[in-house]
Order: sequence, then C-alpha cells, then structure tokens
Amino acid sequence: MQSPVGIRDVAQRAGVSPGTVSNVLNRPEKVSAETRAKVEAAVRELGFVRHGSASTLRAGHSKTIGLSVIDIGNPFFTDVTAGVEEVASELGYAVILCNSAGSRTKEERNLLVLAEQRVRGVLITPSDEDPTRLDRLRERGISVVLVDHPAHRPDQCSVAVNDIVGGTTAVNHLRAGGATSIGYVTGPLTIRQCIDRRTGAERALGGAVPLRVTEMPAMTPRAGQEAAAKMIAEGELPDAIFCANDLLALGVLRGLMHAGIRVPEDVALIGYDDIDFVAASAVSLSSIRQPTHQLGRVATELLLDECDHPGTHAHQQIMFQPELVVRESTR
Amino acid sequence: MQSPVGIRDVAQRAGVSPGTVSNVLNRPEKVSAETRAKVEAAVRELGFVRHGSASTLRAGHSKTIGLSVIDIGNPFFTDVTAGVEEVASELGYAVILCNSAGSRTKEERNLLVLAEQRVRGVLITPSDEDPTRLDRLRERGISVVLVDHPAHRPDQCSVAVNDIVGGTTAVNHLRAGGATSIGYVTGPLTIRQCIDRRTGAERALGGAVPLRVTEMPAMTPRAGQEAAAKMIAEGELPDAIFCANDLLALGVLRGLMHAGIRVPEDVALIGYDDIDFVAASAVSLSSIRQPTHQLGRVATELLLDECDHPGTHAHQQIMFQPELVVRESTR
DNA sequence: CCACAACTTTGAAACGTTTTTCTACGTCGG
DNA sequence: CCGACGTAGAAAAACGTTTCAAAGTTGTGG
Repeated sequence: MQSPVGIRDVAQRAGVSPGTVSNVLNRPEKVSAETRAKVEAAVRELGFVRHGSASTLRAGHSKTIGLSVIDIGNPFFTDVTAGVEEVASELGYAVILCNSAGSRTKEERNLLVLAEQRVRGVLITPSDEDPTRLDRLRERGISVVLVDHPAHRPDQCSVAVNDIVGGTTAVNHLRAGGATSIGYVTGPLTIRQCIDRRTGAERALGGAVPLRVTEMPAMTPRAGQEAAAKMIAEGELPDAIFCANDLLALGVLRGLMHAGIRVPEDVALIGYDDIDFVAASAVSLSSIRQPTHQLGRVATELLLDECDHPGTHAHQQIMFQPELVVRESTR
Repeated sequence: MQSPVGIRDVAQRAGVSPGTVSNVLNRPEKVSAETRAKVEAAVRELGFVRHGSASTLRAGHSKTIGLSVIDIGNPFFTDVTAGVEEVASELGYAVILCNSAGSRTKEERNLLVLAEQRVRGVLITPSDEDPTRLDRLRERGISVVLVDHPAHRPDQCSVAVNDIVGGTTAVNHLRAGGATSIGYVTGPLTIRQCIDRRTGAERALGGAVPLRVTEMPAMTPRAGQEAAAKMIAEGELPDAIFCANDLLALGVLRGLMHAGIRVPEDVALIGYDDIDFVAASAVSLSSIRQPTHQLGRVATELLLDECDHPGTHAHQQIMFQPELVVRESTR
C-alpha cells in the first residue's frame, strides 16, 4: 500500500506551488501551456488521484448528483437511469444511484446519505406526495428535479409523462376492441402513477361501468400472477384487463395462461411502459410507451443547468405524452 | 437556503465541545447518557447533517463502497445489485453504482471516480482480464472483490458461478433432446463469461461436431434478433441454439418467430441467467439459473469483512454451481 | 528607460470533521 | 484524610484540497 500522493507531492515534483497544481486541475486555461505540461507529467508519473472529499470540503460542492428511483428492478427505471448517466458523464458528473424499493424509510435514508455526500443535486422519483423531505434538501442548497412526477409548484423542475392520458388511451383502446367490463390491476394506490392511470381509465369509461380495481402491494410479475389468481378465484373475469405496468401485465398473462384462459380471445390485456421484454412475451403485449430514455436525459439536463447556472436557470415542468403500442394481446 | 449548520453549532447549542459531539456521533458509548441526550436533542433541533467529505477527509476512509457492473440494463446485474444493496445497508454502507456498459474506457473512468471518492472497497464485474487497474486500486488501500469472475490469485476475493459447467449443462441438455448440430450465439468473445460458456459447450460436444458460433458486439435482445436474422440469411440453421445470455435468447426467439421458424419444433433454444422474463416469453425459455441474489450478498459480505477486519480476513474464491431450468423451448 | 498593464504564480488561510493529548473532577482504598 | 486511579469532556492539531490577495514576471507605449 503506497503512501498516498497528494497535491503537494505533485507540486514539488513539478517545481511549482500547490496552488498552481490546483489550477491545472480545475482551470487549466489559467495556466501557461509550459507549466501545465510539467504538472500533468508529474501527475502521471506519481499516479496522483485527487482526493474528492478534500476537494468537496474546500470547494463547498461536489461533481456528483444523486438519483433515487423506486425500483431498480424495473426496466423502466433502468432505461431512465441510462439516460441520466449519459448526460451526467458528458458534463463530467458522477451519479450515485439509490434504490428506494418503494419504501419510504429506505428513500429517506438514501436521501440522508446523498445529503451527507453533499451531492450537487438530486433526481428523484418520489415514492409519495409529501414534499417536505425535498424541501429540506433544497434548503441545504441541493437542487432537486422530479422524475416521472409532475411538480405542482412553479419553483421546481420536473419531467413527467401524462399518466391520465395514458390510462385513458389504454382503456379507450380496450373499449374500441369491444370490451365492456374492464379490470385494472395496480400497485399500491398511494403511488401517483397508479392513481393517475386509474383516473385516466375511469375517465375513459365515463362512469358508464365501474372500473374493477385489483390493488396489489408490489408491481412485479409475481404480484401480477397473484392478481390473476385472485381475480379468477373471485369468479367472473372482466373482458379486458389494464395493468398499471408491464411487470404486472406479464404476471397477469402468466396467471391467466396457467388457468387456461386465452389472451386476447377470452380476456384482452394491456400493460404500461412498453419495456423491451413485452414484445417477446408469450402473447406479445400491447402497452403504453413512454419516452423513458428521454425522460432521464431531459431531467439531468435541467438539474445540471440549475446547478451550473443558478442565476439564469428557469424552472420548467415538462410533460411528455405517452403513446399506444398495439400488439397481439388486444387483437 | 439556510446557513449550513456544523458540528460546532451543535456543540454550542448543547453546551459541549465539538469533540464531544463527534464522539456522540461515532462512539456513543464513550459519552455519558446525559450529555448524549443533550447533543442528540441539539442535532435534531438544528437539523444537523454530518458533512461526509470532512469526515472522510479527516478519518481517512468513508462508509461507501463502489459497485461496477457491465450492463445495468441486464436483469442479471440488477438482481446482483439488489443483493449487494441489502447487505451494504445492513452494515451501514452506502453503494455507488457504476455502469461500464461493456466499455473499458467507461469502466476506467468509473473506477477513477470511485478512487477519488475514496470508497472503502469496490465490487466489480471486470469487463476484461487485465488485472492492472484493480492492482492500482488495491495499492491505494481500496479492497476489491470480483463479482461473477473467479480470481486467479490467492490474494483476492471473488465470487463466481461455474460458467464452463453451465455451458456443458446447456449443450448436454440440447443433445439429450436430439440435437446434433448446435449454434452458439454470444456477445464479444473478450468477455470471460462468453468464453467459458463456449468452452463448456465445446466440451459437451467432445469435438464430435463443431460448435457454430455467432458472435455479436452486444448482449441485448436487439443483438439477438440480428443474430437470428444473420443465421437465417446464411442458410442451414442448427438443430438447437445456445445463447450466452437470456437477453440474446429473447432476441433470437423473436427473430426466429418472425421468420416463421418454430421453437422448439424446428430449432430448440436455451438461454443463460434465468432472468424473470424468460418464463413469460412467447415460448417459455429454458435457461441456466445462477444464484444471482446470493452472488451479490456474498460478495458484499466478503468485501466488508475485508474492509472492517483487515487483520483476520482470509481471502476466498467462491464458486457457485449453476442449475438447469427446462421449459418449452427445449421440449 | 520608466511606468503601467496584463498575465502567472505563490503562499497561506480556510473548509468541517476526527483524533489525540491533556485537564479536571470524583471515587475508592489504605 | 491523602494519594492514586479512572473517566468525561475540552482544546487543538491535523486531513488535502481550493481560493484569494499579493507578489512576481513579461511586454508595451510614451
């Protein structure tokens, strides 16, 4: 274990002062080409690696942002993450990825870690509506951008996709296919996405028939399968089922097939998110597509703009529109 | 933006010295119950959050580990990540998740970021065999545990699954089903997993017939679909196809079905990893299951043991065995 | 040849913790 | 009642960078 080499070792080797080395590292344009070359050589020869903590401590801010998602196991969020990472690394930022796994406690602990790390900003898909945690972050000078969640206030940025429209689109499509009674399999109805998609679905029904809601504690294939079993056990299946996300839909599909129920002949099925895997599923699934990658990219651009140009930054609430993708499961 | 509250503000409020506050934070047992209560109250009232950088700087180490994976979009790695996170947060460590996306350059940059952050240790699924990057980390006092990659040296920990056995198992299964000519669709043959699985496959063939290898630059459904198209265009399909992972297999399945080729009647198909989605695919896919979650958990336990008990820690190279899961695609 | 500007580089202070040493106080045994 | 011992808390010195004012250097015009 070699003795740690610091900026002063580099300075000594290059025959300059520590301040100059710091300048080479942070504002190379302030330093003459000749000196810069000497310093860079010394850095290379000594294998110097900047001590991020010391740097953050003194400078008062880091080149790091936090990303807190609800479920890292959901391909929807992995796609968003990929978009975030792209933009962040283009602008020289590192990303600390946290998974709240739908638990408010875990989310809170993750945000604490991010606050301790003095990240420059946080991208978050909040697990509930309560804004106080985020306000506390903002009070500390940490910018926050909401991802996949519209901000209700003008003083913060957000990037979202219209879930009400998505729900309406899905159910309209099911009704156009001839369905009259429609089921909605959803995750916890404390999650905004689940609520909005339901609202959209009900709007499409216009009160003519009630939406038959099956609420599950998780949004996973397993939960979907259980939902299907439950619906079957309760008797009288709806003509069509709308699932709050594709993972649930895959599970429901599996559950239905397992019970010998045909999709779409007996029951039509549509999911949400259009993750890669649904196109290859047993019966390829219709879904509502969202611009996931774009969501991540734009959110990060907003966040970093807010961090790097706090003066000129204008808060924006961006709302994308979802898109219907029709496949076998609703034909 | 409130003025930042530091440990001395807390100290003043509680009527003690900064050192005592630090003790309350880090070794509460050293402080009398009475004083501790006063300090904790002050912390709460002032909303104090420890400055992680200052702490790391002075203490010389952080409560953070890094996790560098090859492809965050692959459910295999998300499962591993979940296992890692579980153990890490149980022991009070935060995880910085990096995605090298199969690019050596990105991996290097990520490791640099981790080194700058002075993480305590790194879990890594290396993108190639070159050990020098990792040796450099270790020289800096950053422990490294290899994940899904066996260590060839006794001085480092690793957790892996026997991919040669996996390859052999897969191909034996295909041959038992009557296949004589066998194709292998793989990602870059610079990746150890791809190489080992091929080796295992060839071993199962025993040189009787050559393994027909189709190498793709990525291991994604898209690449799989392209591989299928390519094989079809080249004529004469094999009886059975073994894919180096499930994402490729899903793509191959889609590609075959698109061309009207039936699975398993015309071509049998088996993947690798047994990710959640393959059970629900058009034709449910046979696969080779690995103890993913366990992989993450054990790797993290080893790493943190190495970090927290450097004296007594014994390096271990752990090798799990994979397991065949038979579904429709090979019946 | 001097004054002045423009540009580089230096040196030291500061960032907020942790850690080590040291002091003060109370307790206990002789 | 005295001295030794043990404990809780205080005080101050780091940790490795960045920053900022000041000093140094070079070039230009009068």
